[in-house]
Amino acid sequence: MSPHRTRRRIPDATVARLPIYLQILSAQLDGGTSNLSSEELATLAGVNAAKVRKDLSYLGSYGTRGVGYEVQYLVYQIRRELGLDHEWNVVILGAGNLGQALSGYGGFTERGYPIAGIFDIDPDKVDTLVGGVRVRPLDELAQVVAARSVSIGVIATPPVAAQDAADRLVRAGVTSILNFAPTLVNAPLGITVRTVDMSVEMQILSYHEQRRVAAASSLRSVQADGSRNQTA
Amino acid sequence: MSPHRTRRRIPDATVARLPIYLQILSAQLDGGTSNLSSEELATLAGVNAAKVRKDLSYLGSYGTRGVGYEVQYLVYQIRRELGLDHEWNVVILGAGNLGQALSGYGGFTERGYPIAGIFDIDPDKVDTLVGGVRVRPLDELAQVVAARSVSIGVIATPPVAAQDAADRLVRAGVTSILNFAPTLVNAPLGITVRTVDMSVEMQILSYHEQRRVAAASSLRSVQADGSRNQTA
DNA sequence: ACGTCTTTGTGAACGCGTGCACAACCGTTC
DNA sequence: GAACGGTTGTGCACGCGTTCACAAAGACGT
Ligand SMILES: NC(=O)c1ccc[n+]([C@@H]2O[C@H](COP(=O)([O-])OP(=O)(O)OC[C@H]3O[C@@H](n4cnc5c(N)ncnc54)[C@H](O)[C@@H]3O)[C@@H](O)[C@H]2O)c1
Ligand SMILES: NC(=O)c1ccc[n+]([C@@H]2O[C@H](COP(=O)([O-])OP(=O)(O)OC[C@H]3O[C@@H](n4cnc5c(N)ncnc54)[C@H](O)[C@@H]3O)[C@@H](O)[C@H]2O)c1
Repeated sequence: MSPHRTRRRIPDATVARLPIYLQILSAQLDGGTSNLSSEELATLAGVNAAKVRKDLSYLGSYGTRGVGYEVQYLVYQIRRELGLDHEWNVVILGAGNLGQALSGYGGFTERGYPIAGIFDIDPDKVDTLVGGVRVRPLDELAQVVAARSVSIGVIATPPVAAQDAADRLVRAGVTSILNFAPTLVNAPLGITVRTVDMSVEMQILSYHEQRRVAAASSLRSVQADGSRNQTA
Repeated sequence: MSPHRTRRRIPDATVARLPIYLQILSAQLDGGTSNLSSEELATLAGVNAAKVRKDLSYLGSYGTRGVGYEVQYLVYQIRRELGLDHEWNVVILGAGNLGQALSGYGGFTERGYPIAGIFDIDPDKVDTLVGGVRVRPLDELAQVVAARSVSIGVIATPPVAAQDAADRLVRAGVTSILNFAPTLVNAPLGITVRTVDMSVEMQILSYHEQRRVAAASSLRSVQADGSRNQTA
């Protein structure tokens, strides 16, 4: 019926690791490595080899038994699966400390997420230049989103304005939101929201730190949780 | 034997949610709410009520049946559990875009993580002021860490320098590291490392975005994964 | 052509996290 | 003081993610 066969669902945990594999594989490719075993990739990614194989198996059978995986082909497959076969334009709301850092950061464009625009509600900020880009007023948001087919929006406003920012993004037509404000933002059904709260990360660290002191006598080490952190 | 009874281990998933509860409860306290049920807290945090109760039960039985939880007392208990009953000095390595944004961000000091110093390897950056703080040379790192009992270090250097930065932090005596460079950093046993890679977040978003387009006909919504993100 | 060596792909067991459901319990009212 | 509405704390079942372990399969040498 559909031109593409409906792809099977990839577990969230795997999706979260694919970018890490991709980054390692890209680096290996640049370094001239053309082939890699699950064992080697696992070591580089700091995970279990069986996990690597299972993760990659969700993409299909792209390895060769006795040999390993062809790096270039794997990179292509992961990129395709993550939707990186084309660029995703991004808008940023809030041109403060963080918004400016994000805007001036080359890593996003490099990885296929060019900044289509940065917006601020403050008239004093509007029309100033940050990282070579002009800060735009909010009333240009819908227009930019439509003109450049933006589907990802980043919230870098103060916490109190985060919900307002999210509402504006949704109204403008954005369907995925990356929220850096330490607040829960609500969005209608069908909109994906991810919140990255740096203070939460700090608090998780200090929990372990505090625990380490409390249990100074027991030598048992704290184990790492799922999302790419180690205590080793 | 020990003055404090050894506290039972709290699941990682719960530890990751405690800061969120704390933030909500603090806001409620400021707003004059003195009591809150698990149902209300669950709604505010966007999670299941049973999960809230189970999470809080790891701290002890601090609720009252038929009534709910006393906000002030709960705030105190969560803060204690997260090690927030005293301040944690933090050092930042790398005074670039991100390092400066972090340094100028009041939210960390507010939450009990004052910036004890920001360091850079570039002589041109050293001695400049960012957010009112002087950028220090790396050879002052060990001294600052010792003098101000710093146990948390933040890596905001380019990816290639991240491992070097981690090594310096460890040598200086830091035992917890928050790494913003998109690279795996290795640390000796006993050191906790958390990596926050913003590009990974973007890629997770675009995966869902790409998937949404592919499966335009099926109305099934993508479900959220564990770490505080919604698709609702 | 065949055997050996290496590595994949996956079935199966296990463990952790989530959510339901309910008994235990508190406060309040009559 | 007894009955009642409300909320906690938790036993239990379920599902997802991780890891082990091994058969299947390609590559290579003889
Ligand atoms: N700066 C950091 O390093 C850092 C670290 C962690 C988290 N955060 C979070 O990121 C967010 C931004 O932090 P910051 O330091 O850049 O704050 P900031 O105050 O420097 O900048 C916020 C900007 O958002 C603009 N703004 C306010 N309301 C807006 C709206 N409705 N729409 C669009 N723009 C609006 C303001 O004019 C301001 O320019 C905050 O929620 C903060 O908690 C920042
Ligand atoms: N800027 C962002 O918004 C952003 C977003 C996501 C991720 N990141 C990541 O954060 C890191 C920093 O990004 P940035 O944009 O601030 O980079 P940047 O190039 O602006 O700053 C890096 C700073 O680190 C310093 N440095 C280099 N080697 C060092 C060392 N060994 N010890 C101490 N300092 C050293 C450099 O002199 C420079 O000042 C990078 O790894 C980047 O990938 C940044």
